[in-house]
Amino acid sequence: MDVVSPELNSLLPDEIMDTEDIEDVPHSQPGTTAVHSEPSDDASVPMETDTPVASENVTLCSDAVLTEPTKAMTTSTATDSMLSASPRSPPPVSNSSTSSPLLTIKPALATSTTTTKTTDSVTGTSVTTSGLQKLTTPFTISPANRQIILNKVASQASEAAKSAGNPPQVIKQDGQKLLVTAIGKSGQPIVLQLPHTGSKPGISQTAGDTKSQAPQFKVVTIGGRSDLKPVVGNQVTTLQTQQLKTVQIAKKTPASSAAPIKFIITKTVNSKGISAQTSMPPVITGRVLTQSSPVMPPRTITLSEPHNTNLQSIPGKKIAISPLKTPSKVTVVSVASPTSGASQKSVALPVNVALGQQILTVQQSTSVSPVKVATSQSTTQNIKPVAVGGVGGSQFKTIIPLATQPNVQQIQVPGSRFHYVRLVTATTASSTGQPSGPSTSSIQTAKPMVVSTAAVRMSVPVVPAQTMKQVAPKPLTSGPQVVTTTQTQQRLIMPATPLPQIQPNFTNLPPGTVLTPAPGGGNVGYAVVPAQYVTQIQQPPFVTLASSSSFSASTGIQTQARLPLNGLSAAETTSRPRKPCNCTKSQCLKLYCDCFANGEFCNNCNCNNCFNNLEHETERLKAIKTCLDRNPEAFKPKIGKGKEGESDRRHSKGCNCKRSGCLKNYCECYEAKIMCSSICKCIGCKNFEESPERKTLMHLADAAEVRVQQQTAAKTKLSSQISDLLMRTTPVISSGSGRYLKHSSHIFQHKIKSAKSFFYSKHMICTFVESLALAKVLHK
DNA sequence: GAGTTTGAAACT
DNA sequence: CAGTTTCAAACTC
Repeated sequence: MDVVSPELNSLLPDEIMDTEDIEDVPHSQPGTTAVHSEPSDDASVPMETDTPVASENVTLCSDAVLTEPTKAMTTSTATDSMLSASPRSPPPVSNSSTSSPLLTIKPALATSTTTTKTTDSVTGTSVTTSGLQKLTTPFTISPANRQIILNKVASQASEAAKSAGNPPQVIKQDGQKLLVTAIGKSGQPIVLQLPHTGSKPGISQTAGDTKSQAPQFKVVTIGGRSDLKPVVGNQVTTLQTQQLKTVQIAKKTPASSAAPIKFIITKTVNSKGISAQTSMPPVITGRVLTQSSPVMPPRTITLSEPHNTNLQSIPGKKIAISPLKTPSKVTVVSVASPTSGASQKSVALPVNVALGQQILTVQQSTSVSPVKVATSQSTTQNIKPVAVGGVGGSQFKTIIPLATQPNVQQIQVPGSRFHYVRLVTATTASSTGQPSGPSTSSIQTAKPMVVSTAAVRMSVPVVPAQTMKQVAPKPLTSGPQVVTTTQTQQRLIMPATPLPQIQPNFTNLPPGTVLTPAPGGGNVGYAVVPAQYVTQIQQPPFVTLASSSSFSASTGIQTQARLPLNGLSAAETTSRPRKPCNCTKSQCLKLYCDCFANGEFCNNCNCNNCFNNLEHETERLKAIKTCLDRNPEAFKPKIGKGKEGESDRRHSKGCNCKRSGCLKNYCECYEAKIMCSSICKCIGCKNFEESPERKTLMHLADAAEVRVQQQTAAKTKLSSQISDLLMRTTPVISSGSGRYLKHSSHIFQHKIKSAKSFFYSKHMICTFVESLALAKVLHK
């Protein structure tokens, strides 16, 4: 049984919630995310664009459907008509709502036939639930904090909230958080704390809706929890159970135009309490982007949670957290590990999560049903939750796969200003996922979770391609979206109880920290892996991270991290692979080791007694913790990124050089090609803008670089020309019978040889042409 | 490639 | 926090 430690779970909200850093994300490193690399120049790209968001629509395809139309929306009480809604049928859509957030949870459970829609007459909040549990008391709307509690025993949550002085029964007009607590077991409440769109319908999310009204989706917890903690202010307490699924979606809008929105979904599943096994393919993607547009279109977040009774439980789950350039927060996604025996229900819950600066992408494959996850952002007025698997699929146009990952695709909806990302989890060979277009079969087999965030500057699948690869299930067929597997490659990221002594402080984990199961540990051990590690792991396509303990460094999965380090862009780091370390005594578990310090596994290094690999996960985990204890910023880039560009890059701590004059690579500032700043404690620093020494050095360096480039180009040209010349002359020489020809060929070859050596003398490049001419003459 | 220099990291 | 030691990279020969 995989149990998420309470401590960890409790830590999540705080870490995830921080939206302070989100605004800077778009500026920090656009290239790091797949979103940025979108081929289209369409300015309508949701994540990065200024698409105005007037309202937000959140659709969760799960056991329940929650719809919170704007206040302007037509309010209606629970209707029976909704009860018959098919799980695959489009969730209640409120197109009229343009200014208020709409939260829709679409029932994804095939077996679920009960749908209940409830509308808050006061706030216009409509909640429709359709769940396998057939919620007789689908939910409770708490006006006080805008919580929608979906549960038979919603009162529990209410009481819990009340106990904390935050009565859930009252919808708080100012509520900015969304707390969804899924039913992990009977008695477990689902609480949705809906973001408040403002007292005035139609103007929410507009420019006028600024910080004060910024709705923030904090936590959505689905799963068993008896001790639901109330949501206080922006703080949402994550629930903990024996199995936890946590999906966090952070959305933040610029203060100028829209209130920051954070959306965090935490799903806790108690395998014991519920008969159906729930496996979650956590897909964490996206980074919160700042929205500059004054007008905000409706934000739609659709979370589809596939349920299939026929599905087999997936033993392994792996969650990869994709770090962003300057990720400062660590998001932990916990995935319940279904027991191998019971597999009544497999829940594929790919969720795109935008966390402050980190993106978690987890995708889980099911053995039987393909899971399509599309992250889309609806356009504006039409809050059509993009149904996965063809509900809205007909509109989808596959633009480009997020990466080489065949299971991840970017989807562009014609006319839509948003980009969609579809994540398809593994399916059996018989199941063929349709990349686009309405596919009823896909819906039947898989219940997609779609997270649509229009106007919410949420960079959707920000997960790097490598990440996606790793997370993606291993495709067994050539079909891009056809994946055959009986196991999920995703592993539990959070150790239940093991390694409590080294339970890391998740607030200080390295950027993009990922918890991965320790090799050989099965479900017992989990490793805290910095994002870079994850990236490395994810490098090889189709790496199987099944529940088996085969996940080891020996698989050759370690590759050079492509994450931005020390202020360098991903492209820079990619183009310039990290140098192999030569550690001998540190075991590569101290910051002496650049690999370790950069959050990378040692790969192709010259180190001795290296522990910086998955085979020594425990030691490495301890080392990470030690480093973090010593310096919480240990794994953060030392070179902060300037707001205006590289010119503002500077060392976070400053150097302490004494002898190098800060003009040698001993100096970290100089090495990073930045000037020393006031925070440096260097002595005799010459690494400042006006320094003549520095300028001279730079000029020399530039000149040397130019020379090297020229020589390289010349060598290349020479080689090709020589080869070409030999190709042309050899037949003649070989065929020649006269002494003169033979002699000439000998001379010729000698001349060629001389020419080559002559050329390689660095100052005689131009003479090569002469040599060639001479060679031709000799040949004649 | 061996030895030296250097400064960050680690330690006290 | 300061001083010292350790360490590995940078540098020199």
